[in-house]
Amino acid sequence: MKTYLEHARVFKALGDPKRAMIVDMLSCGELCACRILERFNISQSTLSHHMKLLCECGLVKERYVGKWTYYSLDSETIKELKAFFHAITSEKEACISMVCDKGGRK
Amino acid sequence: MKTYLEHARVFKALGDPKRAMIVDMLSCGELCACRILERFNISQSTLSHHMKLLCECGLVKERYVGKWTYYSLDSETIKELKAFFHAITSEKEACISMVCDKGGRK
DNA sequence: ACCTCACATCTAAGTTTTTCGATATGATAC
DNA sequence: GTATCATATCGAAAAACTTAGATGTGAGGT
Repeated sequence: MKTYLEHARVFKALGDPKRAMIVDMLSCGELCACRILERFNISQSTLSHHMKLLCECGLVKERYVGKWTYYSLDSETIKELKAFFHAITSEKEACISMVCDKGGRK
Repeated sequence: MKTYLEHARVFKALGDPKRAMIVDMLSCGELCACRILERFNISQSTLSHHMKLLCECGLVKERYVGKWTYYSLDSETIKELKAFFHAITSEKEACISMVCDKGGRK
């Protein structure tokens, strides 16, 4: 079971529109950095940095073939994030009702 | 249909572990700021700032009752974010296969 | 009216993120 | 080996984020 911090890191990675778009692109299948770079108005070093972030949070996997680095989505992390998001946003039964000013003020 | 930017904003809001925890707390039902503040080691102004972010991205709704501000999750935004996340992470059929070095180098 | 409570806003410091250009690395081509 | 290509890393500047203390605001209590 991952911590809030670990899951939040994935959310943070998706919090950049360009990275969200990269994830979208990768959902079509594995891509090398060069193909991703073609679609964006960013420098190569910036893309490399974004890819590093996406990999470090577990959302993306990398694979080295010759000169190229191929990136693809990590379905396990995606599944976990979906589960986490569902867990923190769906109504829970076991919760204590926490009414403000409970107990009154004397 | 919302833009990448708008959805990314929600992800960014969830990218802070404390805000993710606040969302988790709110999934148990509406809470006033005072009750949320009790659970965290942060100043009142900091919490107020986080709540503003959560409201601005649409994830949380606010309601004013007397001295108190009550916060609750906005299920519509949650639904939309789930749909967006699913859309950008599930395999698509209509994608063009983009193989690196396509066309060769002569 | 005056005080207090709950919360928002302002200001400012410290930290992190984003981005690029320059440089490094490692693989393939010649 | 040398050149080139794809990508990573370094270094630095600018922008954005996080946080707390001080102050403002508006509702209620006395």
